[in-house]
Amino acid sequence: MKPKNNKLITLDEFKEKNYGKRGTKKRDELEAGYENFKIGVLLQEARLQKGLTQEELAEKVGTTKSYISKIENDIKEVRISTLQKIVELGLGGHLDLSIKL
Amino acid sequence: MKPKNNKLITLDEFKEKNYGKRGTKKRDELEAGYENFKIGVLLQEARLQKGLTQEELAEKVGTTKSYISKIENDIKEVRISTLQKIVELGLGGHLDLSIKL
DNA sequence: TCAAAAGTTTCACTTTAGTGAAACTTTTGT
DNA sequence: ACAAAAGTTTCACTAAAGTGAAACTTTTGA
Repeated sequence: MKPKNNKLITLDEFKEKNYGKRGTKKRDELEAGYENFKIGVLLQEARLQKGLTQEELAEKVGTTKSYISKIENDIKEVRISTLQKIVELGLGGHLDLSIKL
Repeated sequence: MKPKNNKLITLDEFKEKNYGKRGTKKRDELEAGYENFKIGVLLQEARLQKGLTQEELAEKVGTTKSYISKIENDIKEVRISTLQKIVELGLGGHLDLSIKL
C-alpha cells in the first residue's frame, strides 16, 4: 500500500501543540530545542518522497515502525549515527553536517 | 594561555589506531562508524580557529574540559542537541544539517 | 461501509551518552 | 630545566536514547 497522506504540521503548530502558546514559561524555556522536530519533518519529507511507508523504511534500517514514528513525531533526541543509518540504509541518501562559524 | 598546538590526526591514522589495520575483522566491522571522529575533528578545528582552550569552551557550554576532550577524540556518540549546544553557545556558530537524496 | 494497511502510543527493558572529580600526561613559555 | 597550563584518561553515577511487542487509532481503497 501507499504511505498515508500525512500532512506535515508546521513548526508553529508543533510548538503550540507541545509547548503551549508563545509567552508562557514552558514555551519559552523550550523554544531553542526544536531542532528534533525539524529533523523529524526532514526525515518524513524524505521518506514520502521515496514513497516508503514507515514499516518499509524500518525494515531497511533494521528497526520497527514504532521507532520510526517516534522519530518523525516525538521530541526525543536522535543520535547522529542513528540519523545517518536511516538516511543511508533506509533512504539511500546522504546526511550532511557542517559547522558555520 | 593559548590552546595546545594539537596536530589533527588523519582519518586513516585514527582508524588504524582505534580499529587496527585494514582487512582485519574489527576494522571492517567498524569502518562505517567513523562519523564521530569526523565530528570531533570538525569541532577541534572550529575551536582552534576561535583560539579557545578546551576549558574555555567547556565553561561557555556549561560542561567540563574532560567532556570536550572526549568528544574531540573518542569514539563516543554525540547527540545532535549536544553538538548544537557546543557550536552555538561555545563557538558562536551554527550547525547545519541536511539530507541529500 | 468496512476490512486491511498505515501510523501512533504505551509499557517495560537495555544500552549508552552526559556528567564531574581527580589523577595523570603532554606541551608551553621563560 | 621546570613550573604552570592544556589536554587526556579513568571511574562511577544518572538520565535519556534505543528498542520491540502489542494494543490502539486513523486512513485508504474497493
